[in-house]
Amino acid sequence: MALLADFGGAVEQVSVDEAYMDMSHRFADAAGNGAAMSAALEMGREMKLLIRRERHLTASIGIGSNKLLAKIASDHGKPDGLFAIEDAGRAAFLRTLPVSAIHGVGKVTARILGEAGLHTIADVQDHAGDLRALVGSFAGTLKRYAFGEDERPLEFDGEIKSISTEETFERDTEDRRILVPLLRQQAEEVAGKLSRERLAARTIQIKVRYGDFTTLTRQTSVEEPVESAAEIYGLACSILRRERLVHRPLRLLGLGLSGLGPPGMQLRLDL
DNA sequence: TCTGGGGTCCTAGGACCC
DNA sequence: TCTGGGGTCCTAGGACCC
Repeated sequence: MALLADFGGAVEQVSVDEAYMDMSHRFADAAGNGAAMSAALEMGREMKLLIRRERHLTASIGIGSNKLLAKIASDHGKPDGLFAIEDAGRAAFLRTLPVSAIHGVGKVTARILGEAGLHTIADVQDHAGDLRALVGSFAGTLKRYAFGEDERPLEFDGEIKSISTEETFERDTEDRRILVPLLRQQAEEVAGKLSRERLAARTIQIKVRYGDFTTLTRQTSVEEPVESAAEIYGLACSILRRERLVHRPLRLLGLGLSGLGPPGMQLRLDL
């Protein structure tokens, strides 16, 4: 990320090792789409060289006129790739790809589309029927994505919506001498992140998974946002007791916080 | 692949209010 | 009251992403 910053574009960091960069200002004066593309490819080569020289790592770079196309281009070149999708030919280029190449189409959606006879992006482009019956509110977006249209802006340091931690045991256990210390530790962990982010939480969630992979979540919301590990631990314990979740050995125990907001907003009535 | 961990977003039902 | 309609909040589960 530090190396990318030197290229002078806006950077949206997606994960530890992935980012979108808006470099459109760099190529605004390039005459025509073809010139802009070759300039962008040249910059991509520079980025890869720099990353290899400074970090001894390969990287895949995808170039396109929006996030969807850049991502597909990047996937297309993996590993160690550099690939650009020309804007003029985007809809035609996408036709050959499977529906699963589209961001947001995972295993389940791909299966649903496949059962309706839609296997490639071309199938989605050409489909005359209503996609809402298949994919609900994703229909409009899916149709636009299939033609390479994507208006999503880059997003920068968005606010945190939830904080959680979980742990899978090597052996399923209902031993309180294992579960209690772990839950305390997890409460410390999420409380630590909460305080580093200067937040408090109104909702505490417990997650358990049993040996048969059955996974349950139970949450509780409180009026006064909590901040401390002790408060979080106490609420987590009351959920576990209330719901009798530890009636058989656990494969996993997790603790999460949501309903995040500014801390220390308790009304002081002790005038 | 007998299945890790940290997130976001969506859906659906129910409680509750006006 | 054998009940309309719209809205908000809470809860649980699941799809998806990296």
